[in-house]
Amino acid sequence: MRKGEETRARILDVAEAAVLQKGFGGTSIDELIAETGITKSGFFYHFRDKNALAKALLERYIENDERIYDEIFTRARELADDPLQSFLLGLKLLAELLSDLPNGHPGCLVATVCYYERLFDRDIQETNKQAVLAWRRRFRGMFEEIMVVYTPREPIEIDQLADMVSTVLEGGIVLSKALKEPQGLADQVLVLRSFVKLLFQPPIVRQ
Amino acid sequence: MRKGEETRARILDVAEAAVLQKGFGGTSIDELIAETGITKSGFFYHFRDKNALAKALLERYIENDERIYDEIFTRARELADDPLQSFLLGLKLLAELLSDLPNGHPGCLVATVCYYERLFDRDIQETNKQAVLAWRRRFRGMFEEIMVVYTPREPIEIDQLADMVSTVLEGGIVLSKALKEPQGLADQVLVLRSFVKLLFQPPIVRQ
DNA sequence: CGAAAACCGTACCGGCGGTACAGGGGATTT
DNA sequence: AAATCCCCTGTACCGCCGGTACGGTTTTCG
Repeated sequence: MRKGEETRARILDVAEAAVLQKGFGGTSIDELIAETGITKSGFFYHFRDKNALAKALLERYIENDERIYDEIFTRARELADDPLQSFLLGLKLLAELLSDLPNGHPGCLVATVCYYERLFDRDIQETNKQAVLAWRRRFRGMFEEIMVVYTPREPIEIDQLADMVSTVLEGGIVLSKALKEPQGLADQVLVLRSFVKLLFQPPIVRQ
Repeated sequence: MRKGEETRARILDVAEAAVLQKGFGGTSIDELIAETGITKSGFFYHFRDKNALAKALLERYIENDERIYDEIFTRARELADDPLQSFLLGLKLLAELLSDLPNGHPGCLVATVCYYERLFDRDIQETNKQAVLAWRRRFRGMFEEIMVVYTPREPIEIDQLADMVSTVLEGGIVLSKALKEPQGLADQVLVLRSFVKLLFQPPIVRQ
């Protein structure tokens, strides 16, 4: 029981790295079993087919992703009472975390999956959709708290504002990967931070 | 001579749609030749291998992409004299164009390529990088013009601000694809528009 | 008309996803 | 101590796919 879980986790580790660099189609099972030191039969003992691997991979990724966000924004909540300050601090903590990744962000599996729609069954696509909706709910909740205290200086749909956080993260990953500038992602998060700050903070009255 | 170009273009059309839905690894040559009504020999007459197809695909995509941006922002420049108003109008035109796509944005090949790095040679990756840098230069130029007239209300790096446009587009594509909400992309562009408006427009009349 | 361009047909190779099935070792239960 | 279950290994095989090789044929254009 314990041993099986461990092997399974090792396969997922190897697969995740490979998939994020070459896509699902570009990742061969032979390659995965070679790197994990397992046989083909062993692989198919853990995963019925490549689709099952993809699903397990995605679910594990999402779980881990949620855990990280929980940690960061819980910590930010502890450090600041005001919901806006807390959110802005959370973005700063997130930017720091992203900035500290040695080789830059490895890539987001949610993005990978959405660029492979025809290859996977509805189940996986639905899991992917739910992940994005979970992000929306998370950030929507934060913006709702902010809006109790602050009034946005531009009319804005709260769901669209919440999605903006995910958008910047996904887009930032693409840009920093394409440019091979690992720092780019953190920078974009900080630009978003400036925008949110501007949106809610009352302007300095000039005279 | 004329006929060859036409067939080549047809292959690229079919390949682009397939690649954006299934990735390069998930797109088979057999499938492409079946849909274009060509033979395998015919295919390899036009493209040495799959890598050559990828390169041609990417280059054509980038070219077309640039053309669209040229059109939109040239038109915006004609309709508004002020650089800020012109840029904001451009984003609105862009959002309208994205909104009018019947099945939503089909996906960005630049993003696809950057999620497949290990599968392609340096040549393609460099082409991809240059495309993103071209976007940066384009939008940087616009923000420079804006900054001649307006002062940003938050300290911000101009390159990072320029990249924000690409970030929102790439991220918006990912989100709208994952959620299967075609409208999402245009919405995100409009949120960005609000942010840029806030960043440059003085809230209080200067005296 | 002739030559080059634009294909077609066929045969073949190795790699990959996936299946089938038989068996084995080690830990746990009875 | 025996039985059982989990976690694999080994082998053989299938069909699809990317790619090569190469000879032949049609189409196009000067």
